[in-house]
Amino acid sequence: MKRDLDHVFAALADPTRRSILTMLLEDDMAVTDVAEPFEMSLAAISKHLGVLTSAGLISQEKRGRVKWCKLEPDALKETSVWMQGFGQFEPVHLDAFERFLKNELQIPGEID
Amino acid sequence: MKRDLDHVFAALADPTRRSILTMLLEDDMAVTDVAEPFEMSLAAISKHLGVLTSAGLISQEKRGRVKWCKLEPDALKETSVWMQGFGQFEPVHLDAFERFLKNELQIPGEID
DNA sequence: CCATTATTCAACCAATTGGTTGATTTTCAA
DNA sequence: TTGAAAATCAACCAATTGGTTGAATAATGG
Repeated sequence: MKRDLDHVFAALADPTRRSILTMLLEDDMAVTDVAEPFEMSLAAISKHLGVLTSAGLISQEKRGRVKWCKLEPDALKETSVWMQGFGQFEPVHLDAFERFLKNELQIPGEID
Repeated sequence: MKRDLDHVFAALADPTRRSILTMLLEDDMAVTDVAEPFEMSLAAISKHLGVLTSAGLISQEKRGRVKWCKLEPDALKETSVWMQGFGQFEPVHLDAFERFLKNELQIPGEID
């Protein structure tokens, strides 16, 4: 369904949300810890996590009073299929991804 | 530069714009012809094409009084690299893409 | 029990988005 | 040369977005 692509792409269009995904690539995190490197309020991060969740890019599970955020990489699969159709891109390895992260995304806090 | 990803993803988040990209996969088109299957005004489509252009996803070249729109698939490459880092997706063939198009994107007009 | 921590909710705000209509500009063709 | 076609511009509008603050809820630990 088209809606999914709408939501996934819209979720990915924000640099804060992409940074969050990058952080979650390392490990699952609690909401407060996700928020820590950013300069905005906890409520703002909570909203961002809501957007990522409803796009299916992450899942959130509450254990005790802590809500854990977990990356759901499968949500990107359909999206990836869509995009690859336009370029017949050669498959990319994690190497290329990590180079990309180094160059183009800096660790949160400083958003440019 | 992070800005590029912002713009590319934001451009892709709209179903009208994704339909336009799909149409341009077939062949280059004039603005009027791009607009024809949609129910919205020409001016609206012109704006969408502007968004796609400034995201680098298409280019526009004016010949005479006709402005031709051309897909620029390389703009998706960087984006594809970013996404693949999250899933180590196996490479996808055009087959899969065409199946996907059949199932998930209908030809413009009916955006439902 | 009570203060504290984790998170969300609610109301609000400014900026952006996706659309409209009507006027303009540029180019073609009869 | 003049009228129609191709496309954009400009002003406007409603809805959405990304942020804020302050209050509310829920679970923890001393």
